[in-house]
Amino acid sequence: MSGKDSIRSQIVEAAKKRFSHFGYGKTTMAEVATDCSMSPGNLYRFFPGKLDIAEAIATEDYQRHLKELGKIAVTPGSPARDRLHDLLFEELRRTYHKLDKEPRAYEMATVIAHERPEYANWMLATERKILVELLEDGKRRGEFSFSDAEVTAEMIQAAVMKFRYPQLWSKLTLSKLERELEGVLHLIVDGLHAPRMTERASVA
Amino acid sequence: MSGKDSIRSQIVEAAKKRFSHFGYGKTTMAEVATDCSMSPGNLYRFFPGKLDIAEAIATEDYQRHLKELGKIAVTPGSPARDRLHDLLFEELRRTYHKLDKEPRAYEMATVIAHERPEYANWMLATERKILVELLEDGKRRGEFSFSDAEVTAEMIQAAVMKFRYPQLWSKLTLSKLERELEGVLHLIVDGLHAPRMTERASVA
DNA sequence: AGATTGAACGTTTTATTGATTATTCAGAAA
DNA sequence: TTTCTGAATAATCAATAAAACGTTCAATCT
Repeated sequence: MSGKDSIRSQIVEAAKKRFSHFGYGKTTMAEVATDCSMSPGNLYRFFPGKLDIAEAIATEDYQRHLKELGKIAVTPGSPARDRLHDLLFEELRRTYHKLDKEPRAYEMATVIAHERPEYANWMLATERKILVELLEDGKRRGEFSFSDAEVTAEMIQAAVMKFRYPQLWSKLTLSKLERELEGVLHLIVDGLHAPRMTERASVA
Repeated sequence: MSGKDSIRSQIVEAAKKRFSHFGYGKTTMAEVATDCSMSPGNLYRFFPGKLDIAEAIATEDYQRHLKELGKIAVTPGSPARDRLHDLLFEELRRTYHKLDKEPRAYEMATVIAHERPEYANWMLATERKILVELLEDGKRRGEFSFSDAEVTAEMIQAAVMKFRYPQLWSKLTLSKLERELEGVLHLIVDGLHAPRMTERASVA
């Protein structure tokens, strides 16, 4: 089956070049097929449709991102708070730069989000697993306190929604976004509540 | 000048009916003028353009909302936390119902947001003033602790962005959104940190 | 004078048409 | 048999022309 897989990735490579060069809409299945020295009809033995090729490209890229997030989440010796910080910043910066540097990425993100609403949910759920691990480790270390890690992770994701697709929501610069994320993170971790024990102790 | 003002509001009323009935795009200036028994050209003595009539309608509605928020923010005897809760829920519910019950409201919101990006910023800034008051009162009462109320208000607004135009971001039901907002509020107020003095004391 | 009109102007929307495109599938090639 | 092709199809897109629209302003009315 390695033959099939290699053809599949040949198609993905050809489509990636076309999509990032001319855009998703301006690329035809016939062109991708020609690049792979095959007929358009044959593409459908490897992908159900054009959109699925785009999804495969996005997913390939996303796997790299996930690996990075996973690495950050388990950095040994680092406080859970710092790891949460780095995780959220990695998320923000990756998306920002992706959309900033690759003008065609925006179109692809829009098309997939529009035609495959579940895809975004799948990404959220996947990242939530990493977040849950991180939260539970933080709890074990006595840094965090909450009752349900899954629910807490959902709430953190809701609170940082603005930083997930930064360019879709606002026209803020990266540094302004980073300042805001820093502030939201601070809120999330420390809360608005009156001073806590540790601080009180250090003041006294 | 009361004559001019009453004509102005006559125009707003006529446009409101048309916009909510047929939509902003399908309503012509000529129609609004006819409803007011005047010529199209005459509308421009009262409004710079069509979009400004839409803005006037939106602002009129928004003033009522602001008044409600202001009332909630200063409810006497109520803990600041509860008032913050009610404030954010009022915000969510108003927008949700507005877009849910008035199919044409979505179009108007979209058009204004697109052609007048500053308008959304103005609303945010206006509401932030109320939020700052509430936060500072909470600090005075010893409920909240933070260094800069303005910045903290900005951060809260960033964290609840998802609930500001609920239907634009997701297809969640109102009750699911409410549950999420409840969770985010809890995060914001209490944080992820280890148990605080008061809780520790009550446990001991 | 100031207030109002409505025809005129340039732009935007709509309708229509023709061309392109994604996808399918009967059959050819391997 | 399994793999692949490419013409056929139905859906989408692009181009165009016509109609409608927002806005302006010289002329008219009060």
